[in-house]
Amino acid sequence: MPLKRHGNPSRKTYSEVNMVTIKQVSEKAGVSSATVSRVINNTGTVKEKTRELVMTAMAELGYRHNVVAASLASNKTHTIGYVVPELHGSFFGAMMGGTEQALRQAKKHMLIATGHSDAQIEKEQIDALLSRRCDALILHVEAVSDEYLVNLVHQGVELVVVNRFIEEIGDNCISLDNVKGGYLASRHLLDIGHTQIAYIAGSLFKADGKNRLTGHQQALADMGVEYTDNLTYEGNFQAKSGTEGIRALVARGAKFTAVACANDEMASGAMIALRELGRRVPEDVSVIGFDNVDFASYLSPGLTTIDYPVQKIGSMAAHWVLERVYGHTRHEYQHILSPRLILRGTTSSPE
Amino acid sequence: MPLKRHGNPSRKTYSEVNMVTIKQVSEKAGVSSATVSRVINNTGTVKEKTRELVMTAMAELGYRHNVVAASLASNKTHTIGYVVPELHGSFFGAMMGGTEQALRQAKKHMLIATGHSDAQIEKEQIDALLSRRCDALILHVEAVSDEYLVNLVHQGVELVVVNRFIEEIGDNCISLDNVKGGYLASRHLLDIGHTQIAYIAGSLFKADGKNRLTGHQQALADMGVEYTDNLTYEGNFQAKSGTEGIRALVARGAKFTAVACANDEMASGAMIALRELGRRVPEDVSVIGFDNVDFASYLSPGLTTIDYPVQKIGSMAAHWVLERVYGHTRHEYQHILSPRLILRGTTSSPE
DNA sequence: GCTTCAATTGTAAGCGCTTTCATTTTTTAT
DNA sequence: ATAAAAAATGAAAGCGCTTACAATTGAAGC
Repeated sequence: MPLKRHGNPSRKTYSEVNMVTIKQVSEKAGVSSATVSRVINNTGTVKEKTRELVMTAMAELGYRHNVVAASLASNKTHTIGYVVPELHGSFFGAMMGGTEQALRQAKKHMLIATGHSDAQIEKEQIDALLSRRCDALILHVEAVSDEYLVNLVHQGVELVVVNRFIEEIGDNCISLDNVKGGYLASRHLLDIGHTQIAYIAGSLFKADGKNRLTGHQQALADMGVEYTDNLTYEGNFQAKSGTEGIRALVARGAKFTAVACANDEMASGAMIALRELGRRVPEDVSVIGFDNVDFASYLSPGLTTIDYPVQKIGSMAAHWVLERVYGHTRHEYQHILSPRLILRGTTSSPE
Repeated sequence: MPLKRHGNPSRKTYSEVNMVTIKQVSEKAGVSSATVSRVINNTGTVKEKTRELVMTAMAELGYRHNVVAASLASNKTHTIGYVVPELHGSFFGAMMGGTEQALRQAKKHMLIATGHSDAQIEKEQIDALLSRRCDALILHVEAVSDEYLVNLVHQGVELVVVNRFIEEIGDNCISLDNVKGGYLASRHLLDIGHTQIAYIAGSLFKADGKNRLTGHQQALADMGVEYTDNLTYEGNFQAKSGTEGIRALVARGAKFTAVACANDEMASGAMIALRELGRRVPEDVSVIGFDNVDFASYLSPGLTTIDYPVQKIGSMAAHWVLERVYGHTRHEYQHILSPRLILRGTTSSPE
């Protein structure tokens, strides 16, 4: 006697009802279930006549492929796990958008999870995605150690790390040259005549925060301007910390005619503080951001910033996966992208 | 002879290696696989001693639960499918963030897909998510018909529609009172003395675009100001269309001292155009947006707008699912939320 | 017509887990 | 101590699909 399962007599949900199986289709079409599977997946060979028979049967029965069962049997889920620090804000969405667009065409799906820049949570999320047997992971993680990621790769986990470069698994990384970006920003300020340049850094425990600062320092060094901690404030990539940064800098008596910020949010915050203090942008103080998020151009004046080809990086991560994991050929990607300067209205030569 | 499967001798990926099964764990622990399943899922009863035995065995073997197999057997995937129009921008990410936060605590995951406001694509995505046997869907869809969604619900698909209200399945909808929001915005302008109010609408084929305009019209009517198409421009919710809107309005000779926009992006775009034309905000023209996205406060002056409790709506969608589909109790949600006015610096009384 | 080989289809063994039902063990009550 | 009830465990039948291999059919060559 067959077991009765999944019973919930009170409310029939979709999954409890209407579960037409491949078996039923095969019977209706008068073929074996293997053949039905073949037409569904377009594998093997099947005569045109048979295919039509099967298609008709599927349509008449309202068959819906059960991807879960298929995944178990084939050991492929066609699902990519994606860990991002947060979902809100303009940045991660744009990046995921780039990935999604590329994956959608290949009929892959994205299972997303947030890591909240917390090593513990990041690990749990990676674990969960692995348990769900994602074919590959795209990791935008900030707190977990390099070693941990290297280990994962050595265990055979197919993953690509974005916005972070780890030498040992460089092939699995796709990142922006943040040092160069930091350099470009400050170099621009120096080039137009500034020498007193404040710097509002991102969280320095994050690789990008650190690297952008390094770039800033290199630019100063290149131009023979001495770097001083007194002109640097460590923010946390949030707008508010930009505001606080300016206030703190001013409070400690720092003198500057320009301020470089590690991202656009903080630059916005800085601009707000500057205005509060009666300093005009860019006449009194020049401001430069980083990322070129969508709203950078909405500010007034438009924010001069460093372009982070975020969508491109997102799509490259997808291409990496498509090529490496699914064997799709001719997908192009590079491992380190270059930032570039976007001139708008918040920078000008000092008076 | 057992079949050999899943073979790819050249490169062993994670899923091909290290596949410890429940069976192996059960043997190592000297219990049946049913018992191992019980400790994993914390179901049924198992003696503390046995539990420890199993736990140890799992740890020693490095067991990882195979959620795909579990899903097939239990007919539950613990996955929620989420269709959003787009991934980029500040709006959808914030909403998904609200959902994710609530779902993460319940150990559910989100499979995301984008519909691009295209009925065909939206349907395909819904289909794909159903094939992946999501336990529930959260649909932020704009192009698909009400009827289609009603049908889905009648078929037993567990779904919640966000940002859209459909009478017949009102219980499955969580939305903002957009009419009220539109009303609030224009009413504010009227209250502070404006009577010549231009309106830059969102796409009118979308419910929210239409409803916000309706609210605007109601406010005018309430205050005895006649509505005229000449003062209305249909944009598409993108910043650029705000810019174009102002230009078009001015080009057609419309006279206005204030402009209400159907979202913050278009308001930003409008402000840019206004400045280009030498009109000061708010001295010459007041501007009000809608949504209160994160960057609204970064603009200068800060954008007066209507708050869309986006994160809250996101989390309510999650609560709906948790309660309805997973039987978690005491989850609170309401079906129609109220917008409210956020006063910042872009509106003032006409001179 | 008879081989030979390729194209097509079927058979059935899993994939790794959950869950019903039966069985065994333990506890409680008498 | 013993019966009855409760707790713990095990056996095994699926979940719906894929796929290796075998079997069949069809076409081509002689």
